[in-house]
Amino acid sequence: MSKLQPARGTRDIYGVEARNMTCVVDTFRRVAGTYGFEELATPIFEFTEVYKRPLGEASDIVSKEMYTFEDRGGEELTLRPEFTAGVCRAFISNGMQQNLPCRLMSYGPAFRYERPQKGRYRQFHQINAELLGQDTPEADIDMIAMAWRLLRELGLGEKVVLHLNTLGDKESRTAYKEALVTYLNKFKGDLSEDSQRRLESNPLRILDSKDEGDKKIVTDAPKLSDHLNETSLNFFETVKKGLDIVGVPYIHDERLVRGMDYYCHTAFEFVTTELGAQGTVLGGGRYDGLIEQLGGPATSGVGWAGGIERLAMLADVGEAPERPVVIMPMGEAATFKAFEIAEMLRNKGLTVTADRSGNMKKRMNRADKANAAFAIIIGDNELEQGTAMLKRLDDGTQSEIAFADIAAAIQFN
RNA sequence: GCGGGUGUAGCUCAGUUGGUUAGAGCGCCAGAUUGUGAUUCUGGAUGUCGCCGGUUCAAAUCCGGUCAUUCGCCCCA
Repeated sequence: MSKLQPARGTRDIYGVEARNMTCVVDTFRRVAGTYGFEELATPIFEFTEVYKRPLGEASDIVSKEMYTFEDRGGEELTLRPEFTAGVCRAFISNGMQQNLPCRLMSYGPAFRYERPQKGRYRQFHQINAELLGQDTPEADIDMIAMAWRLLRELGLGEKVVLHLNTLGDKESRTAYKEALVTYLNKFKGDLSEDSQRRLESNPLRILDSKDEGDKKIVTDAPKLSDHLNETSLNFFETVKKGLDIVGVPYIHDERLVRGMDYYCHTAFEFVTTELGAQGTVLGGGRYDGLIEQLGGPATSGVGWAGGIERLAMLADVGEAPERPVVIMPMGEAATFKAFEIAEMLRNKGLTVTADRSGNMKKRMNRADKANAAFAIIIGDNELEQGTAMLKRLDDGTQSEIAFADIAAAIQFN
């Protein structure tokens, strides 16, 4: 291995992987576009406060995973660990509440200081969609329907399962938290170390614990669904009804909670079993208090983020690049003629490259490797007669064609 | 942050109880064919055996550390 390695948890993306990832983004932009979403590109770093406040001081992301630094001007900055907070900040900064509801799509890199694993990197890439200013469950349905459409278009309809839950509104969640902590405190000594810590910081997370002992205790724990007030219940019922009508299959997963503090009501994750420990491929939910918390006008929001690497690994749908036409000028005069012809062919939308070095054998060899469909050979003979040799590489046939007729003679089968 | 696996050519991997000049396939380069590829034939180069140190007459091989990667925990997309 070379000494020039990329930093831990980062990597170079090229070839099929790059194509697959681009395809995920393209599909996302197209699908989100059909739901009326418009692009928003926020900065890759923000004042640390933007992430610290909404995510919660106790969250793993803030407490140990952010890339935070002081710049030369002494500002406390953080590389974005996720999209939602930055999008909400942009919403406030630009006065977007003037025009609700606001449908915003973003994509790009995000950064978390985590232990790298397959499908988990320190620099990773997300697609992100947020719908702001619509507090009714219909918005949640739209968002999930959009995610489902995207996943199906990526060919993942069979590989992914929607886990759906509700966290209830604030009143329900507070009541439930109280009941849960009271129950769990009875078993405090038997809980895993992690869960004992969570009892203080984020008790809902204990429901999600993979520790066998915890699982047993959790089995008889009070259920969130028994503590939902009528508003929360109706909200959730409407979401489920909507999903049924749109045709999105789901399972109600009572143990599904979210890592970020700002979520309420709907929480969901599309999960796969094909990526080892990194099962979640796309996840999100509702976050009605977030914008207000950031200092903006009270505005509700629903959103989700998808992991581009994870989606790309599952989907493997990147299109092969267009087959090029390769021009091979065999002398100085022909070299300049080749520019002319190349531009002419590009005007017709063809992919054209020129190979100006090496003998013909080498050039043919390279053309073959580039999966070229045609080679255009221009030498002194041809130049004199105003023609080029057009060779179809799939079957080896070739013929002399007048310069003006080349574009018409190139037919892909 | 914790625990396990792995690290040999550009890629995928062999390499015996430590033993002399470290191998294969693919790919790459050259020639057979000076203006014609993908097939075939012939020839060639693959290299700090991840890195640093230790044990030993002798280390790709054993030991320690370190870096990277991978799997699990944790967390999440």
